[in-house]
Amino acid sequence: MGRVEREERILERIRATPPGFVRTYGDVSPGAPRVAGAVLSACHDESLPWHRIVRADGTLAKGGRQRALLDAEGVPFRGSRVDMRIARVPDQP
DNA sequence: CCAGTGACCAAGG
DNA sequence: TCCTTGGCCACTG
Repeated sequence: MGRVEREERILERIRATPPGFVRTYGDVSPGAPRVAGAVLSACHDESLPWHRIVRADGTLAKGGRQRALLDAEGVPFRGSRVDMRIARVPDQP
């Protein structure tokens, strides 16, 4: 698989994350979570819901800006981190 | 080929 | 809960 195809697969999963929910870097890029971060940091597409991608423990990589967007969608928090038990999109149906 | 780097992860203390 | 550690993997120089 080429670089672009892997990126597309990652972007596709991000796009498939519904408002009010989140997925982890590991969810969108199994086995290589850091790549998801690299892709996001490189991609400037406004339509991409980058804020719905959070760390496995529910903490945010982008701070207050990301927090505000998630709050606006009604994503549940426990203190400063997303309540993953409720907000995480199940990958295994 | 090797070393450094990241919007990471899981396990331990 | 907060830190540290060791481990990932792709990419870059």
